[in-house]
Amino acid sequence: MVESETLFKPIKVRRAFEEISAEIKRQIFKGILKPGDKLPSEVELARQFNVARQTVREALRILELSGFITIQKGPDGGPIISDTISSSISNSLLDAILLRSISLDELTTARLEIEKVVLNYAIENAVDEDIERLRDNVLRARKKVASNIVASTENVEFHRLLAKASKNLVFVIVVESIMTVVADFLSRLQPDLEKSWQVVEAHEEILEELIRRRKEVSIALLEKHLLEVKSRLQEIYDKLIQEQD
Amino acid sequence: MVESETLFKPIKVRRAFEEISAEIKRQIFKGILKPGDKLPSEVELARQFNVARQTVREALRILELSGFITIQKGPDGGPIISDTISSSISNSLLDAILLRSISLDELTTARLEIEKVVLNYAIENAVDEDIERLRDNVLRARKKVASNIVASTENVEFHRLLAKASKNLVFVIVVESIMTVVADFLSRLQPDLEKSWQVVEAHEEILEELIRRRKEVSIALLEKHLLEVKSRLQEIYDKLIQEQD
DNA sequence: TCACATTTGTCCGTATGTATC
DNA sequence: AGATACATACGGACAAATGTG
Repeated sequence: MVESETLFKPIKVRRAFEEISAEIKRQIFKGILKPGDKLPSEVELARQFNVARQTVREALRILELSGFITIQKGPDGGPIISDTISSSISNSLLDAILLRSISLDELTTARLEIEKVVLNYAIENAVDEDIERLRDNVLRARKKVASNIVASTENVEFHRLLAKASKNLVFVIVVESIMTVVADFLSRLQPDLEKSWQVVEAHEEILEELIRRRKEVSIALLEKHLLEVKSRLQEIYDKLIQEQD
Repeated sequence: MVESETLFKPIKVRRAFEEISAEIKRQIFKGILKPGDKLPSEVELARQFNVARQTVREALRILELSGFITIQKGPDGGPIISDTISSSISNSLLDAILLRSISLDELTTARLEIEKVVLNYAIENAVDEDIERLRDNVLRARKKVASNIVASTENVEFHRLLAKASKNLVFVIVVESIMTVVADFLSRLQPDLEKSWQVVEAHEEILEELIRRRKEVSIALLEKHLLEVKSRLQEIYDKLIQEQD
């Protein structure tokens, strides 16, 4: 009789490569393996885990796709710990949208609601450094647009900075993931200087009210801004769908 | 993935298994492969793509982790198209939360705020089936507690069902990930029948007001309930920390 | 109940490509 | 430019799981 805490055994026996990727993930969670650290080569890992190289490879494939490691070829290469995990979430989110299991409306609605909450916390918790970064962001954006360059990067960054100012990492992760998908959509759009200008102005207004710690006004401005972005994204989406058919 | 016309070729040459998984994904996006469809076996795929079986396996590993396929062994088994993409996103999000060593306070705060939003949408969008499921959930929970069994599973499930009733898959994904971490914390707790009873009663009250579509009252009840859970989790957490030292 | 066929899971050995020194 | 160390890919083999007759 094998000891088990539960009544039933797991239906699916875990495969060797699952155990291995789980074990390496554990080491990363524990902090024993940190970003930048090098993992042993495939052959060495196979020796240590006492499995074949292919088994290790499949484990590494999982970790790579999950964003835990990147892989470099050549001497002194091999698997390297790297936390680009949020971009892997965004890729899945994008897949889900292309599959139409998530509608663009669901995504933008969730974004609107979550960012409203986030702004609320940002107004309460933002420290001088956060405000400085936000100020710097809108300044750079304004400069760009003044030189007839669309400020896409800066305008996306604004929302990431807002999330950071909330001092809640869960919000940061969620906003980060959603914003990457939004940015992907926006990048498929013709650069529109006038729109970019409107966005910068909206951001400036929101920031202004955030600094004055006026929650209601600030959130109302954010809501108005995001609803505009939402309808604009919907246009792009409709075009994309038409192209596909 | 939609092709984008860029100036430069990608630095990294795509590996064979990436091409294969991308090709299969394309077929799924196009709708040629639909959920429930069976893919050829590994050997057959290897023959068709003219690659080794190991290469096919790594491609399948990617598709499996991304939630595009599930794999069954035995005769008439093999890779099957299945749209479990949202649960794979939850898992990634869960990884991200675990990775960043997020404080319990951040987690429970985010949970509180997001669930408030979710409940708001649930009240607006819940259909009879959702309400039926929620009713069934609290009934089962009540029965369990009445027989002196703590209803942990049911009590976690309640919040998942709420998220589903919001009719927004993004909310479902976020709540799912957060609840997994919360459930893990709760599982380390001594079974407390009285507390479990209080939780069931709180859920019943919330559901009652949801059915009456009374937003303010319902959300206020939810907030009160989640704040209690929050302080309870904090107690456990503090104890755990003390034990470790 | 048992044997069988099918398919995944795992292993070993080898060859090739590639980046670094 | 050549040697080195690593990932990538190939081919063949057996074990383990699973549904069927």
